[in-house]
Amino acid sequence: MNTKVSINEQIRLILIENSEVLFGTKINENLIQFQKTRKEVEGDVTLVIFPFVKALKCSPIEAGNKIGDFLKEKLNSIASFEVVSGFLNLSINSSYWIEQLKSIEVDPLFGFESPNSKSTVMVEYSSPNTNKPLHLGHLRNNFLGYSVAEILKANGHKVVKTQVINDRGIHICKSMLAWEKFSPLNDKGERETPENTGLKGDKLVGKYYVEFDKQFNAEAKEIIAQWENGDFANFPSSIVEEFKKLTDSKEGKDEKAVKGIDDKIKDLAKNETTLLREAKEMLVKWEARDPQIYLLWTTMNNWVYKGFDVTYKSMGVDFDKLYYESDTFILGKDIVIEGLQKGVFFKKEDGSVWIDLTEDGLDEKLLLRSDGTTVYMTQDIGTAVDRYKDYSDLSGIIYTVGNEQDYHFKVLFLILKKLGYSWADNCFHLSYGMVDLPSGKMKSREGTVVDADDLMQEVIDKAGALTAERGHLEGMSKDDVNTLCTTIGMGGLKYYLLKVDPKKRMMFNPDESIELNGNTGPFIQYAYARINSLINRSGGIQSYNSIELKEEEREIIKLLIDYPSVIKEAGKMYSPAVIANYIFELVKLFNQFYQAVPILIEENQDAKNLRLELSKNVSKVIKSSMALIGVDVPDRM
RNA sequence: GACUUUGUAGUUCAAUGGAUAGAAUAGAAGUUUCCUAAACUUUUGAUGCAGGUUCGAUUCCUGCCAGAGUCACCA
Repeated sequence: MNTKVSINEQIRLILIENSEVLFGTKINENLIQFQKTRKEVEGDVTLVIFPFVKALKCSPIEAGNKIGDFLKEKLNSIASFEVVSGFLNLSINSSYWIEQLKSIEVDPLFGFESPNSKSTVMVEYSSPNTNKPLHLGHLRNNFLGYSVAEILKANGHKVVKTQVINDRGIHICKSMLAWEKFSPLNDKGERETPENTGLKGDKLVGKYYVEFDKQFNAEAKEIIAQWENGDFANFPSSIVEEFKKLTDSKEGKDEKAVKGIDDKIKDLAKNETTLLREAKEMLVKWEARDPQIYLLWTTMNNWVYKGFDVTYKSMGVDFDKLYYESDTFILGKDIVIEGLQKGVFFKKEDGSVWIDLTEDGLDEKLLLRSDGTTVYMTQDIGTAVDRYKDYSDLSGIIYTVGNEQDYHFKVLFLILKKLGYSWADNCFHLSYGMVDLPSGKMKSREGTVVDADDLMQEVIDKAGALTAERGHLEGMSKDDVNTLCTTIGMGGLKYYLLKVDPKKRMMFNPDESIELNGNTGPFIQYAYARINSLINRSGGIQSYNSIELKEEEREIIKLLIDYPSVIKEAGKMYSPAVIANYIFELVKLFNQFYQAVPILIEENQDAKNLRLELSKNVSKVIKSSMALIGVDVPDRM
């Protein structure tokens, strides 16, 4: 028997080879559809009969019986079959399944394509701003990106993990300005630094970004108050007119509309603040490489990077290559200017550069401001081109970025295409949904942002408390306890965030983040630890003769041999959730088996060894698949 | 308002167009003389509404209702 070719594949080949005998005509391969055999019915493999009914010109039952008889004749691993409505359920011999188990046992990379056998793919994830600490949303992003990279590797791709660091732009200038203006001086005359405050660098810079926002809003409020009092000195007449127009339009509108207009007035006032003007001036100076500004910028960014490094380490993610927007924006600008000459872009009267995408059903999009500075889009164009320069063999870039930027990427890829880059078609936006809290959306203004460092520490502490409660920490060294709690806590958190379809918006309930029961990371880790203990106690697995399999054993083997196709599916869908759901199903099935079937005390040595080997391979697949979602498994817990 | 997207048990999630829509959790009732009870068993409970395509629709199409996102010289 050929164990390399699955039973489904064998059936498929027989049906195709014999289609003229069986159906009187060549059949389309797509008609051959398998599906999972339902628990209630007898059988291991199910072939859908409906598609063949037309060709055979008989009832689904008759068709099923005809195909079943034919297959049984050809394949001796088919023990029997049964036709239920339009489904042909085939029962396969135990020996076939045991052969399958043995082939898993001897394959150290079971389920994986051979490494680097496929094209090179770049996966971008994380890509934070350098003015705010990482939060819960970044956790989903990082875990997702890392996991997709691992899944693609398992599919044989060479993967370059990357991120682009948004280290420039008006937002950076905001925190720089706020630090210069508002940081208190200590007795040595120094402003606040990570060293003299003990604050993590990203947290310190984040503090000043918030401070900017606060002062900025206060100033805008003052301006509005002035306007409302009829004080329009020092303001250009166009602004004054706009304000009056907006104020008048509030008349007779409902509450919601008035709020919208008030927001517009606020934006108007914000543009008139000294703070924003200063920030803008700073950006212009920065782009002109003003040495003083550059030094400040370097210093503060380094604080942030140090802070981020700590967070990435806790997350267990890493990168092969970093891109900095401060490096790529110039290239982006050059490309835009080149595109302007080629007529891809156009210039408005005030000197700003745009692209007209109205023919493609999109809007006009800004690429260079009237003061000549670049925007987000310009930088992204530069970064993409830079990447293809660095990696000429790249077959695609996957951008792991939230779905709020769906439009941005649609525009970006279209612009790249219009600029004549053929690889633009291979860029893919891995768009994921936002993470909601039970209280609703995370809002920094309302202080409902869940900080990444805090959350990770929290789940680790909680894992420690729960493990200690069960008395499972006895006799362990302090280091081992720390490692175990981190494994469990982070495993719970990662699994929680990755088990949901990435595309969907999800709910994060902090109280449930480290549940131990049900569809959770620790539930799976526990099963792994239990198998590990079982194997250790067994004293080794001997070879065994083929026996008649129990239902539980057969089901597990069937699920185990699905693993390679699960990895393929996860790769195709860019979805760690496919992996997570598979592991959970496998573990649930194993737990049922473990509960119902004796192993170490089994007297029949063939049965005992088979069960041990089965368990061992379940643990092998658990470890391998958990690694694909970035989760470690403990030997004991 | 336009465009995009999502609506499945009380709650959080599943379901390449396929059989009686699966789990988890919460609720109810059980299992420890045997390998880790962080386990297992039993049980209650759902496809937003109205049409259409199909042998067959949670899935595809249309309309409506509800939520979310985007529509910046922010990133």
